[in-house]
Amino acid sequence: MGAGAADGRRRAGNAEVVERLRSMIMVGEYEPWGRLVEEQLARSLGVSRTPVRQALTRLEAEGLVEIVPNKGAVVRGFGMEDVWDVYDLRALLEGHAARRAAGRITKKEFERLRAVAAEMEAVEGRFSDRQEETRWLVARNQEFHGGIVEAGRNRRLRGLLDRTVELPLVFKAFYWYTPEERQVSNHHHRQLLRSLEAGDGERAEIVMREHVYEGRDTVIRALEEGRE
Amino acid sequence: MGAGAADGRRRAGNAEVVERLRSMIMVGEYEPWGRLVEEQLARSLGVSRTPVRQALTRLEAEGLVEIVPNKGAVVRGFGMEDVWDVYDLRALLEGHAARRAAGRITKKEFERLRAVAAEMEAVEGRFSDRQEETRWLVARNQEFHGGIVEAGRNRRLRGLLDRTVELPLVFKAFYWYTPEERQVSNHHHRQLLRSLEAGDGERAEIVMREHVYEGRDTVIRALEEGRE
DNA sequence: ACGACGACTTTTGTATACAAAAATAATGTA
DNA sequence: TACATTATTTTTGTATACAAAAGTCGTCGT
Repeated sequence: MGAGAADGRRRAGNAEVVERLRSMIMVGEYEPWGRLVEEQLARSLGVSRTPVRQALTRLEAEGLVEIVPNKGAVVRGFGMEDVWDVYDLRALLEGHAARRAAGRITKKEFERLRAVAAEMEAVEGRFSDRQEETRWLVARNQEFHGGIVEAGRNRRLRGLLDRTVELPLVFKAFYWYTPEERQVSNHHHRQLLRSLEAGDGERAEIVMREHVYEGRDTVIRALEEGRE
Repeated sequence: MGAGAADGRRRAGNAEVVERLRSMIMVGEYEPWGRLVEEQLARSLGVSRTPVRQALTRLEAEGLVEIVPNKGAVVRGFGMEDVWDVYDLRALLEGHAARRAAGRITKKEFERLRAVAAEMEAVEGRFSDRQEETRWLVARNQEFHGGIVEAGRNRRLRGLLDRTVELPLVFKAFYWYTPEERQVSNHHHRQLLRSLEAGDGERAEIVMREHVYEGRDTVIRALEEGRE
């Protein structure tokens, strides 16, 4: 099932409205700080304003949009400051998760992580469309990192990270990764797997923090160079 | 101002609906896992279902309620597992904030923290109503901890913590604090102030983590002993 | 030309109406 | 009586209607 354009026939349920809006914002379909007019969104999604408003409040809580009372919702943009803040927290939270995961991950979970990491390494020449490839990579990456968080056995941590990982940023990062930067990222994934397999929580945390900081630096380079 | 019955006259704005619902849930006015029927809430708040639904989505994002599609919202309850998870994260996040704050806090911010801590120590015999006193203490405590987070200069951290600090838990903790437990808490606050004043981030983090863990243990004791 | 004021348009916020789903009560059957 | 099945009621989800606020544009006066 394609997540493409609105087919006009189907009535989207509330959960789907949230999903579609999130995806559109994530891939940059709406400009940062651009206004999100409720009726426009409603029409383009084939629903009334009611579920749209709900979705917007939801997305505000997730940090993807900003709502000013009596003025409306805008796509949340970000500057350098935000990049530093977000990655500071990701390093903290994901590092913590990795440390906890080391002693708790099951064989099955570990094998899944290894498989995902392997798939990511074998992405070369799998897609023709760059944007599609990026979306796939981001999804896999989320599965990898989410799997580690899951293995960390703190049920609250997952939700917290979902609200911290700035999807547009991550998308941008993956979109602009150079082959070298990808290699570094994959290398970190392998290191992470080794640490987890050895049950070395301390090292897992260190590697994870390094991994996150690498991602941050990629984003910063991309922003500074103005890559497109 | 009492948060008692609806006065029937005033029309509450959306922000106020969220506020009032949050407060009611925080002080345990609604049973954990108890259903929150939209029309009931709407009537008791003197508004229609529309703003109530919005408020519920908001509170779900904050983690205070849980919404199951087509079934409705319930007050999110918590068990022992949740207590461990939540305080694990609070220790991590607030410890991090404290470390960062040490090198960044301004004189003015610091003095405010000191004043708040002093007020908390002088609470004895200030209130006649226990619940009111608790509410006041929780508010002060939030100001103290929030101030440290603020001084940590990571704009995302505040929002994250708001979603991590389980208000009903904190309320319970303060409600059941014994005089000894209060003393310990105040002592930690003083230690924290000293560390911040000295610019010793490492020690601030250690003290903060200890402080959070003390709070956790209080809650656990309260739950196990079934204090009321 | 520039800025203040006011009519008009757009957009948000809330209430209400109705459809769909779930929960509950009632009925029939073994 | 116990259980399955079917009405009935309750509750949620969505659409629409209207009121309030914000934004826009044109006019007028200096």
